Amino acid sequence: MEKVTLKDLARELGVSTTLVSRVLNARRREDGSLDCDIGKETAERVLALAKERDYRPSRFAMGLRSGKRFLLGVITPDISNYAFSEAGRYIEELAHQDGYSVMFGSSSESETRMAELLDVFADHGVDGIIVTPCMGSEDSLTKIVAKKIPVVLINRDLPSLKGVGRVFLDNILSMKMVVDHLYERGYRKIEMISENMNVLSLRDRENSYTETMLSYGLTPYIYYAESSEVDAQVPVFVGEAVQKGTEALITPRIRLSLNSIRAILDLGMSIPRDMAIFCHDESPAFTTLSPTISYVSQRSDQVGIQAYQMLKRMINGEPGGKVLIPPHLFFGDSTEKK
Amino acid sequence: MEKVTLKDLARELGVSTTLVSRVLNARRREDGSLDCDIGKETAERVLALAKERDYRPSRFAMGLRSGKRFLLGVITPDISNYAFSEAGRYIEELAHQDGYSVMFGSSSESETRMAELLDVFADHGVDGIIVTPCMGSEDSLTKIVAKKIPVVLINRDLPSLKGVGRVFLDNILSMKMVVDHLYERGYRKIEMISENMNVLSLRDRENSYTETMLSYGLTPYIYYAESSEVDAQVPVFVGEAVQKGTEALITPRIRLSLNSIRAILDLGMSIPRDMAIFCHDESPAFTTLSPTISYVSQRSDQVGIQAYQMLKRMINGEPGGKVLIPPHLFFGDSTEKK
DNA sequence: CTGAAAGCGCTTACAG
DNA sequence: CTGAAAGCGCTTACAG
Repeated sequence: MEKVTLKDLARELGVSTTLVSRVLNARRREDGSLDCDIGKETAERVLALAKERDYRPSRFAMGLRSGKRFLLGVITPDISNYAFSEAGRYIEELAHQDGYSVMFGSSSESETRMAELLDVFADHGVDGIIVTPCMGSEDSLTKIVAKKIPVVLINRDLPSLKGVGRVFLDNILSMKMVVDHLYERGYRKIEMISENMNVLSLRDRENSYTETMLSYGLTPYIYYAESSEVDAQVPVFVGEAVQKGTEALITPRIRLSLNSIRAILDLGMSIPRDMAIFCHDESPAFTTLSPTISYVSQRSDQVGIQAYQMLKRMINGEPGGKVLIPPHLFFGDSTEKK
Repeated sequence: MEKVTLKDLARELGVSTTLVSRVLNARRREDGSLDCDIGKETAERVLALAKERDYRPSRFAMGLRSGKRFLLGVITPDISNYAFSEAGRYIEELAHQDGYSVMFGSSSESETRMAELLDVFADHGVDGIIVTPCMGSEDSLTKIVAKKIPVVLINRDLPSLKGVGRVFLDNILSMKMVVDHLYERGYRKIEMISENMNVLSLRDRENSYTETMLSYGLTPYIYYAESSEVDAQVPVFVGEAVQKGTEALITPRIRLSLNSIRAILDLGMSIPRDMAIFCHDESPAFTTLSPTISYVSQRSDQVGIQAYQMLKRMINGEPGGKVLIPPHLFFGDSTEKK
């Protein structure tokens, strides 16, 4: 089963490759006729043979000649992380409908890796890139923007970057809503367990927590784990919080959340009676196991959809913009009324 | 910042594009010298300028001319499913190290979608494909194999397919181990909640459950939910099982597992006192929340790694084989001794 | 309404 | 040790 080329079709039909190419690239008009100046009968013969031979144009040749690649790149810190893979799934879904294929890459929060992936994607001639940036990736992203490849940032911002689109959850609002909720339920001693990671979305969540606490006249307190030591340090912090009589914990990232819940239960304490907890970012099991856990949804579906649509607009020459997705909270057992 | 081409470099150096291409494609020998017949000095000048100009060869032109695409395709039912995205992550990681990029697609268990994705990936000239097949995708996969594109099946088998590689968890052994474990812990009335889905891995798990039960002289019983009605039917089955005095449930897929756990808790019953449960496939929260849930790991990391290595061998002309990954079980609270 | 020809950016016999 | 030329499979002015 040899690969069929344009030339094969042309030869077999006794016409030029030009003609075949034009027929195959013609769009159907509303009335069903072809939008090109080729004789109707000839055109039909071309179409019929292409179908019969299962002709599939080479994307390489197309891309090389016309610059149209029909290829998108998506880079996240880790595709096996639910929030990222869910966004990826929506992006892939929409892209496929428009005839785009999508290449995925995981940066593992490494700027070196990020730079490599961006280079490789650019080499492949992607028409656009959707990326969750990591620390220090300003330069490599600037290089991509300079190559006129449209870029949409998701999940986290890199404020100094110019000429890119942005789609984020509204992290300031989400954390305010969390504190509001805990306050309404009667909690006052509310602490946060965060981590030392220079990522703006995390900073936003911390700052919003602090400001909302202050607005209620409460005292904010944040524990900072080293990113490499999260598993070991979180239980220690939870222990300290218990000692201090803390009533509720807020955890602004999924890994901190899972560790904190485990630590509370390992201490033989009950959620929420001994310690309430509100998690930022969701896990599929939060609504399934017992107790159910209150969380802020990442709304990855919306992030994916909006990012794709923005990228598509940018590919069509429109400028990028900024979209803030309104947060959705799930209120579970873990923050029941005190 | 215009894209730099081979021709640009050649012109600037006053040499032919042939020469530049040869230098750039030469491998370093152990002693550090270049494996080509170009004058050392000239070669160094080429290398230096390529670096200075940040020359990046066009993958399109390379692929078109030489047939080397450095592109892999991965298709799973749903990249946002943890087991699939984790395997994907390992594949991408290894592929990246070898200079391959990887395109992802979700079939959503639809054979139409699968066929489209396979066609598009083939159009893009992927060097190989790793795929979790869905029902009825024999024909479209056969087409790919006929095009001499290496294919590795993961997670599920399509036994009639010839000439492909295979990497699966040993589903027969895993389910035997589950029943063994429950038996040792004193459980006798053990039922399974499965679903009507024509997927061989699921059939294997069901059959292995049945046979192992019979080998102990116990009576197997399997509830079958319609795939489209899982969320609604599982709670009904759980209710029936409780009525019948069933002691332990086995759930052979993650969605059945989460639904079953939820249903047991919603009935106000306690795990494992009122009902034990052993789940096939893992969720990150199974070891975190309380009670911890016994599960069979999908070992997606191993699946991804082995599949990639097999694909690579096949790309190098070796035949595909079959790898069965030995199962790992986690024993949690949910199957504590009766 | 149709076709000859150039060209996208590379690689690869072939020749010297 | 180096280069002129063909060609991968398409698209696109240009000409008729």
